[in-house]
Amino acid sequence: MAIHNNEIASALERLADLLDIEDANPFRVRAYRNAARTVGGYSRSMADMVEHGEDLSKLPEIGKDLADKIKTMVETGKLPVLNEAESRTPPALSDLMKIEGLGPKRVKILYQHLDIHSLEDLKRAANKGKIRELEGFGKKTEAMIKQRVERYSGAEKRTKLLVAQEVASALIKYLKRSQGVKQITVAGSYRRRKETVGDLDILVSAKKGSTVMTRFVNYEEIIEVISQGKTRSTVRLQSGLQVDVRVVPQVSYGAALHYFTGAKAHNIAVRKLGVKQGYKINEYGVFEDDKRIAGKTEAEVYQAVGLPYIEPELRENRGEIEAARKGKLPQLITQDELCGDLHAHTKASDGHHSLRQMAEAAAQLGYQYLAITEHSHRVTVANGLDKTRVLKHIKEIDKLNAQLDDIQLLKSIEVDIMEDGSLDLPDDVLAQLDLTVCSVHYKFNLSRTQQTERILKAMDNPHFNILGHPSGRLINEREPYDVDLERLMQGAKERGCFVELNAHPDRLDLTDDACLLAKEIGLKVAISTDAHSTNDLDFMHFGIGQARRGWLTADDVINTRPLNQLKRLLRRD
DNA sequence: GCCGTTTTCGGCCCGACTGTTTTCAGTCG
Repeated sequence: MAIHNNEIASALERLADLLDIEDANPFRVRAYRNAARTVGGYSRSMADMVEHGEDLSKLPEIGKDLADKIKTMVETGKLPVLNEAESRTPPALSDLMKIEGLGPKRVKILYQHLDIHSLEDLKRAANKGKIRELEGFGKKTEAMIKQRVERYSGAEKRTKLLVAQEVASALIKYLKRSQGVKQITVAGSYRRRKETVGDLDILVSAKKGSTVMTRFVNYEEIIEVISQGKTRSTVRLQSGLQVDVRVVPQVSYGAALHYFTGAKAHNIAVRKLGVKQGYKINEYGVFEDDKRIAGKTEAEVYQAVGLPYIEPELRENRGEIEAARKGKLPQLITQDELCGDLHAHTKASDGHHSLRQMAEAAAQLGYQYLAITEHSHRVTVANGLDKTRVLKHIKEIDKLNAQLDDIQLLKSIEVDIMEDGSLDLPDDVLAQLDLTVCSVHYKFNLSRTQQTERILKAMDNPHFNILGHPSGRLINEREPYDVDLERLMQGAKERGCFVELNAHPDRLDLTDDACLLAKEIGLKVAISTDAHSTNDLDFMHFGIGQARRGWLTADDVINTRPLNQLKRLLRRD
């Protein structure tokens, strides 16, 4: 089994932790962390790149040394420097650093003076009151450690964007009632439209920061106030979500928004550009000596370092700064460029509304078309349609279309891809449809090769148009099936097929990296909601956010085309 | 360990908050 990018990234991260505890050169430690971030967030697999003989040292933050180390990991599965570090320093010390408030210095002291090797040791020492006796520690620190080690559950859980949105909008409504508030924005990965968020970063401009903070820390859903200051406070909510609120003066709002939107690596890169030009950039503005020369808007900050405005979804330091410098930023797709939605269910299978209700809801959104894609027979739990019912459904759609003015329903089906690569309906039925969405719902556990061959074979069917939710994952709930996505995308491109970006907030399948990969390959994408009710049609904005993170433009997306153009694109001959 | 439109050596982003301290180190984002 080929090693995954995230395994390489976590090995580098672990190595950085151990070296940090050993008091190694902090810049070397940072170099490992930077490299881990590059590898973890890269759109193509290191294993594939090594196999193709590509030069890894061309990647940002990866030099000759790290390129060799990554190559070794791909080829042997081992990172010798990590093994050496683990023989000098107990590996579990890296786990201790996952406890909030424990960094390398404290972990080292705990290890050297109390012989603490593990989370268990730490818990015991805290309970016995040993930690407060250490120099630099005290009662409060001990209590903090005790509380957090109890609550620590291992895997850090990120919150899905839909849930974050619900929490954020309630909190914003509450904060807006604070006196003197001028602007509020949810920044951080939420603003970058990342599919999950680790915490919420809320930026506020107000006459008096302390008034806002007092109100904030009294929010009823708070279970712990982690820190409280005049300009910044951090709390944890009952839901487990951590929320940071920061207050800045209006004149700094743009600089602060830029700073708190991140991503961190993007900010660092922008700051470095500033330093080169003799500026200091922080959350209060861009400074030349002690004079503020920019910062009221984000555009001003970028302008100061000679760049055009960069959209939040692009700020991940994966080439956007270079692209901006060359004037090659993509014109990111916007929701109003869409002409329709290509994946929706009705009561006929497992949806909640009728054909007419779905059509009217889609017309309300200004769409020209909506594809009706019931499940096929194989998906019995979703009341999938067999041949007879599909033919009947087609007639009903024709009848309704004759009555509709503003919108057309497209005759379609979400047909199952069977284990042998055939489709779950006969060709003569598929031939009568406007398009097909073809999906895998069973047999997730095939080998990578088998799964890839299965789907490629399905694409050989001339009626195959769009590969639905291509990885099958459910965020935080179900891992994707193992498949060679790059090969699938190449195969789709060669055959005149497309891939779906399923906009459902539990799926968001393609990932942002996969969107980048599709774009690189030149494969066009359908952004579809997979709506099971009229309300679900509004999930489209999640898909748009993900597409924008994947650098997609209107041209890269097929459902930006008016109906006649779409039909031409879907023809495979 | 990475990086370079002043550099292949000598830099490496910057500020807020906490707790334990009497002026600051550690941690975090």
